[in-house]
Amino acid sequence: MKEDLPPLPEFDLYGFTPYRLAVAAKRTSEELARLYRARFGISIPEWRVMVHLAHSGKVSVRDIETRVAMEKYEVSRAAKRLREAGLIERKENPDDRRLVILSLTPKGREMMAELLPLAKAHQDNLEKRLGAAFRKLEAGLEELLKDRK
Amino acid sequence: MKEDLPPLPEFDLYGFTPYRLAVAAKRTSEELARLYRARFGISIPEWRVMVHLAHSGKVSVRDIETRVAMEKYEVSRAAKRLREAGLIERKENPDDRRLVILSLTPKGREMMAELLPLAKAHQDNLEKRLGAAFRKLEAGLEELLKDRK
DNA sequence: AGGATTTTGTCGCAGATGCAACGATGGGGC
DNA sequence: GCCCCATCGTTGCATCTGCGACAAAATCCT
Repeated sequence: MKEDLPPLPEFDLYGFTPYRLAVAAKRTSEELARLYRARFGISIPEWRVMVHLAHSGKVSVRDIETRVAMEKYEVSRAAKRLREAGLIERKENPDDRRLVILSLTPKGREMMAELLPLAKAHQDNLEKRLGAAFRKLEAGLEELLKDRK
Repeated sequence: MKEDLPPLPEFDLYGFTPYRLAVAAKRTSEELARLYRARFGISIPEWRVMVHLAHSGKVSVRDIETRVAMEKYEVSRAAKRLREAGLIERKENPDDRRLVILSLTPKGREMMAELLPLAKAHQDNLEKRLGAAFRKLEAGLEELLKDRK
């Protein structure tokens, strides 16, 4: 004797694009992240900050926040940990004393000199593994990421 | 007087596929997640468990773990919160008393009856917005997600 | 049978995260 | 100049997360 319940709509998580993207993101990030966590003791937010600093020289928390898809408190805390690890340094901006100027230390540059080639290799590997599907994926991501803030 | 530092390899985070996937995943998940968090007070892990239960009826933590890309402790804790919210119930499996049997309560079914159409709408919206790029994205994700465990 | 091993689910702990509030500074309006 | 509001960065708090350890139950092995 079973209560007769109204049927739920069919819905398969496997076909749900946000879910697929989340799994794909986790899978592709994790291999490299495990590597640099073990090798250098940094996390993904810290990695992002380091990449941005390697690329852009001296910037403020605000600069990073807007360009690296992180909230400002994430950047702030990542920067704090990186400072404690001696990988970046922080100065005050004399033109606007609200702003900070973050930059890599020599130690941080050394680390990135070792890490960036590994990241490139990871990217190449991904492209090779996906073959023709890689271009399609990127075309889709391009469209998805283009507008919207 | 500046120290001459060896140049770092060029590396642009925007072109790094794991990063692009992470941003895309966050962006597409967030809109819906904000909605169901505000409306029903559940998080993304809880949402995943609920979807799986709506789809599969009565299952164990183990079943969910393997199919929903979550670690078992995530499932366990999500289930605990959902139980406390009265959305799912847990029974012991008499055939194997290590296993639990999770299933939706009537209240949980009601919630999903309301939530699943919203998720479908979100998916439709995404497909419409991406247009032709949607197929490409999915083709790429298909290749990326297919093997590898 | 019975001791070792595996499987299942939970939990303690340390650290990370999200949110909102805060202090400090700068800019704009008058 | 002075007051009000916006911006920048940090932090307190509650919660969430990841890892490893754990107890209970089942299975394996001899």
